[in-house]
Amino acid sequence: MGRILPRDFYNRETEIVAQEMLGTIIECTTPEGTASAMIVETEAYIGEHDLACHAAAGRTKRTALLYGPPGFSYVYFIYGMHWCFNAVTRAEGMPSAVLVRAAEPVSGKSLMRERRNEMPRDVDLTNGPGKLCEALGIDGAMNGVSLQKKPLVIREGRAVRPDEIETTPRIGISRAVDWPLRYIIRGNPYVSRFPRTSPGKNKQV
DNA sequence: TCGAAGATTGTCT
DNA sequence: GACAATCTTCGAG
Repeated sequence: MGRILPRDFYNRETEIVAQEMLGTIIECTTPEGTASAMIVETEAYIGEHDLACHAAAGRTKRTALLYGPPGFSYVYFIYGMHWCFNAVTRAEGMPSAVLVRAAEPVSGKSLMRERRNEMPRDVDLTNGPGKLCEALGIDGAMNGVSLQKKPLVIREGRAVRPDEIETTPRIGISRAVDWPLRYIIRGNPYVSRFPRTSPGKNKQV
């Protein structure tokens, strides 16, 4: 098993952290057991000037974590039914985070499948931020916990070469839609959505 | 206290 | 592709 990523890993430019989190292993332990997956898709949310970032609304009860120290989780509930997992980055006072959007199951696959309503295909277990959290068992109880110890840790995984990383605009947001802050492992079948290839349209399919 | 919007997903056409 | 399900958060009244 790879070593746990140190606190300093997260205390850097959010775009760098987002790219280097590709290929790392997120591992979540609950009373039901442990499940882990290799991260293949991330997005950077980089502060109050980033209108798609929750911190654009300023410091509130909800966003207080983003202003805290790096290396902690930021888990929020969206659309009344899904959890999204982020890793808080940068030094204190810089409200930014990396959203983990998709991963490739590594261990605890049967547990993930059970949580995910017996989805037959592996790719449907973790190819989206809400699915990923459901499969790994991440919920509000994991909000604000350290990523250096159980129940939630991120470990070194496989090395990802720079030419394997593809950069695209972020998904599912309505502001700052053109900012190229989404990073995926090129060609990995577990990413949530593939970049559009046909020119002309500005919408993801 | 109320209303609107949201870093999504699954199902139907 | 389009849309409903569902509820927390936040700002306005």
